Amino acid sequence: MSGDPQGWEAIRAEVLARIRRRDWAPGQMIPTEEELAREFGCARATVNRALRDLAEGGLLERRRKAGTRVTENPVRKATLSIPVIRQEVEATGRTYAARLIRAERRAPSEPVAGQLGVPAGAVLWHLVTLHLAASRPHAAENRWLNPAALPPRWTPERLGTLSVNEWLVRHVGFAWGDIAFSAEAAQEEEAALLGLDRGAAIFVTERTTWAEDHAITAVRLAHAPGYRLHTVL
Amino acid sequence: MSGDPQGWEAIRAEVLARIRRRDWAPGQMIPTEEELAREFGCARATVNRALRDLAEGGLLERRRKAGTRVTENPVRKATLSIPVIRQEVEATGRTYAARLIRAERRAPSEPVAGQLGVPAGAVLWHLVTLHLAASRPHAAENRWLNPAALPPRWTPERLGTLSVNEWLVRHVGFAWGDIAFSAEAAQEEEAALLGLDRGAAIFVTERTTWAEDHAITAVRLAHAPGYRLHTVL
DNA sequence: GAGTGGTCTAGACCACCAA
DNA sequence: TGGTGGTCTAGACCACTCC
Repeated sequence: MSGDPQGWEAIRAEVLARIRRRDWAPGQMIPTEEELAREFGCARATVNRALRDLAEGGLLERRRKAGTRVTENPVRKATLSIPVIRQEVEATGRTYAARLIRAERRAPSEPVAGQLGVPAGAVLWHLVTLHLAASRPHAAENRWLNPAALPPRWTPERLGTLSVNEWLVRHVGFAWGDIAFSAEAAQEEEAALLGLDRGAAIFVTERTTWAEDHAITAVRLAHAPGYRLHTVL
Repeated sequence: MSGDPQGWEAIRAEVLARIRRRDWAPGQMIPTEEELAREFGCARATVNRALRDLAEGGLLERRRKAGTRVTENPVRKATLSIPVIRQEVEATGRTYAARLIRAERRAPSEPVAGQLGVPAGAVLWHLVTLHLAASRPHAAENRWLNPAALPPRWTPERLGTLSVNEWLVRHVGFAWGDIAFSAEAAQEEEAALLGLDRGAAIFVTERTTWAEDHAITAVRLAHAPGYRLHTVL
């Protein structure tokens, strides 16, 4: 019967409705937590829970002393799930495999060195991997690995049957990173690995990950055509 | 000096450290809130705040009665900010303009009708808009609008100087939607509007938005080359 | 200085669900 | 059915920041 929420979710729903109805217009201040608590007949903490949730969603802006206002130009926030490729493939019922194409120690280009925050001329591991779904190319991976983040005398043999990413997740972990998505024309090696013509439109994911104070890895993933990143707002 | 967090953030940091150190391995149960509250010498609500935050980030899985466990294969969650195009452009110091290229009433293709959940043959508004940054093409927009979501006798003249999106945000609002990103070869009209060759790699954003029970709009945005979607993990 | 949100506490009850 | 997380309360103190 009643799909009506209770407790703090009910308060969130009511506040949201007032914003939508423009009872509280964009840019306008809304009552204080204490006033709302009196109005709704609940504790201030309950109002706080509701307003904090809306603020995390970007609909409200809150500042001590200043109070709470409706965001003028709400920037929509979407949460993306970025799965490990193995799971992404296996979730569609296909078998996953990773093939290590090349692995060598060499100095990265200037931009890559900067991206990883290592001195120009530092020698890193450079790995090229092809990810396969049901024996067909799924994504081409181009990765730089900072040896300083790895155990001493690490070599690619240590990976065993794991992909580089899986090995890192299991043995290194990481603290934070950044990620960017773009559309690009396929580069030569990527096109060959994915079985495409040069210049084909590919979806590219670029990630850099860091441990406490040093870069771990920078990776460029070129996805096969048809790849879509999807989420709910 | 001390950048050490206090309160619930300190607890979150400690729990995170234990997960990273594998004191608590993936898949393993961790102590109950009550036990942790005793260990940290704080109220259970404080532990709850910390664990809830980690669970929202996908690192913990919590179920009543079952308890809390470390996620086996953490799916990384990234929060994307999706700004209104005007802001996106103006944030880079360029002037923004939108040019309405075409506006007509017609029936959408089968897939679009399905996407919007309208009967096949329903007549919708179809608008093509070019977004400009400093007088140069920024993105080509292809949008279907459900008249049922608009005021009676609505016409594109009502937009005034606003882009369709801005008008909708101001006058209709919306409840939820979904969004998808992909890389595609530029279609004919898009290529012409953006000043590209056909087949050029473009970044495409596709959005569908809904009000309570009916679709409002479906939009396809083709971004000019160089467009990147960026976020921090 | 004072008003507002941010957080903590101690206790309570409830909802869910594995055993 | 009992254990666990989810939430609420009433009150308190603190941190921030506008005035």
